[in-house]
Amino acid sequence: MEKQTVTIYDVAREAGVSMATVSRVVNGNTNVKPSTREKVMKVIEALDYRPNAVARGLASKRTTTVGVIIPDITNLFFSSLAQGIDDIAKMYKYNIILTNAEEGQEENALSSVLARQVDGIVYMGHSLPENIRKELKRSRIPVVLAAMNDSKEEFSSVNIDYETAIYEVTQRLIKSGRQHVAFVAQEDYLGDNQPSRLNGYKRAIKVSDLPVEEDLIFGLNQGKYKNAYDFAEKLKNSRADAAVIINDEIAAGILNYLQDEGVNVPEDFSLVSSNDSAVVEMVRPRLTSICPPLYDIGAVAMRILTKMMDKDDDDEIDKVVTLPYKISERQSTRDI
Amino acid sequence: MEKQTVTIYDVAREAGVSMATVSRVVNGNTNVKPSTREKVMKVIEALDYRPNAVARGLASKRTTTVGVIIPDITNLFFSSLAQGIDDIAKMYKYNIILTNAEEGQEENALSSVLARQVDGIVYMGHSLPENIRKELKRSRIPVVLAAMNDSKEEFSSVNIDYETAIYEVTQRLIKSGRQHVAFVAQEDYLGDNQPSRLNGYKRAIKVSDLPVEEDLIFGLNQGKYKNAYDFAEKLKNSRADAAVIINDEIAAGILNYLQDEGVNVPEDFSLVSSNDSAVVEMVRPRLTSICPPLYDIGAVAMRILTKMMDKDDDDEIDKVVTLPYKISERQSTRDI
DNA sequence: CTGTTAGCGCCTTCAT
DNA sequence: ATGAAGGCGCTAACAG
Repeated sequence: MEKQTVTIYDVAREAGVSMATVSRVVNGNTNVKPSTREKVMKVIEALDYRPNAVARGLASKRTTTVGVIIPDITNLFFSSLAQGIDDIAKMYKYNIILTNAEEGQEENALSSVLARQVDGIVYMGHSLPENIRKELKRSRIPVVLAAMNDSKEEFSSVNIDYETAIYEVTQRLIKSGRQHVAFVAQEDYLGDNQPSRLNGYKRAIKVSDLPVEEDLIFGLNQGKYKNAYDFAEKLKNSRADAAVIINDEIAAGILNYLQDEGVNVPEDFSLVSSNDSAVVEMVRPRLTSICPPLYDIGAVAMRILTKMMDKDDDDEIDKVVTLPYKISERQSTRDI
Repeated sequence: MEKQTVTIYDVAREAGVSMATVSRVVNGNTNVKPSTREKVMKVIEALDYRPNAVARGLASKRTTTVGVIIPDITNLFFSSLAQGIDDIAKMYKYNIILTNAEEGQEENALSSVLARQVDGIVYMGHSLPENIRKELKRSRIPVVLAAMNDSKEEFSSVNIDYETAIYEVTQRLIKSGRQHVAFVAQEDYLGDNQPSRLNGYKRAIKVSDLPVEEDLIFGLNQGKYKNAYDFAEKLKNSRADAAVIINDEIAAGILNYLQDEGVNVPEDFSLVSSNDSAVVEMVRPRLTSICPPLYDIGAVAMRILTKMMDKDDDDEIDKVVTLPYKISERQSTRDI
């Protein structure tokens, strides 16, 4: 079962140079006479030599690999981020070890990634549990959070201003005449870890001199369409006449349920979603949505990480970046 | 910037044993006296020692890492497969290096994964270009194809019987009275690499004594919703009164375009999609679809790979497995 | 510009 | 049941 056979040593021998020289040409070190460089290149070609990244990683203490933790790869929100991450990683010649970390599995995912001696980590999640925060710090490698805030500001992160975005759409819903705007999110967004969205919602309610109705704040344990469709009955039976929803699949599920039950959207009920994934265009009426630049968030996160991995001092690096967002008004709202 | 500090050597010294012994307990080797095992464990705990997977990989020639090539991580079809792969990989303690390989980037993706000395590869794609096939063989490591056929049967693969599935839905469409069933797929499925779906379509047409109309076979260069929505005008202007579509997002785009243009589905036009992702339930009318067990395909693929990586002889291993599929009749077809 | 020499952290015979 | 010793393939000073 021997796989890789030709090593740097074989190339050296065949080319009549030392392995150091081969190493130099492979790594693009300039201190090599053009003629010998060429000679070595030829041998590399002939032998079809491919450097062993594992050995290289051990010797150099750099694996040019970054770990990416993703809560759900089948969620368009996260996979869009991942695509941005991946593209930039490629651009800078980093490989990605991507692990799907389901709820509660984050720590395992993280430590197995850390064991692989990754040079940095991009962490995505609904929240940042204390144990993860600790592991992340302990690792002493660069970390950037994508599409999540770090309330303690210990880590770099890239986001849109979720609080303001939610504030804004909630406000607009109220101004359009809605009296009972509900807030629907996965449970994680209701806790202390990622308070920004909920805060934005509450602030908008308060500023309009409306009461924050706690029974109009709903937490789902999953972000899946069917789950949301089943949940929607509760929303229908509540006083709500509008909802701000944190996840497109949930929004789609709610929208379809309401309509299947004879509720007119947007006449009787307004819906605003948050991610502007393809889903918002697929349903009818199309969903009004906040539009975070998902791909860019991932891309910028990775870009920052590359900077951190290159330099030793993180000082001149933007630690916390906030990207602009838009709001697309579509047919699930009226006059907002 | 030193990160990992405590090595197996530190543990050995601290525990008063040799590093060989520490290695044994870390690797679960049975030949260790329980008392010393415990002593070592304690030190490991105390020092918070974590084995360096890179060093381990170099020394043992096994990285317990598998490379996964995915054409588009934001495509629900592939990300569902990936989830199955990832779950099983975790179960068998393998890590995954996942690389998004856009059209034409497959070879780079593959070779960077290979350089990482992965123990095996799961390859997903729309097709299997010759250069990739060559690279894959050259690597001499276990490979399994997920959700794609290998016409030359050189590699293991797990699939449903796409040809029969497409044959069946096409047949049913015809029996329901449709005279001009179109076939819509990404271009890759129109070539020689993955002929099964198109073959199933053509066979069904022929067996019904209908002519295969080449201008009713459409190839898109992308599988995205908007792309499909824009394309759909062509379909509408053709003779087609039904379509078998290879990708749910494309199907959704076509469905919405047709309806936005006043075509009644399913009265005037029938649509069948192929992947049964969440999308088919989100649109109205819901899409009739072939239901391949995507998660399972990924899971089985990974399971086979683990077997291949464990044994040296692949002989007793199922090389080509075909999983059963279903067909869900929903509202985009009538009486099929 | 090029070669020599140490390791990187761990696994793995081979002895004991 | 345990220890000693030799690499795995490559990088990184350090000489020259």
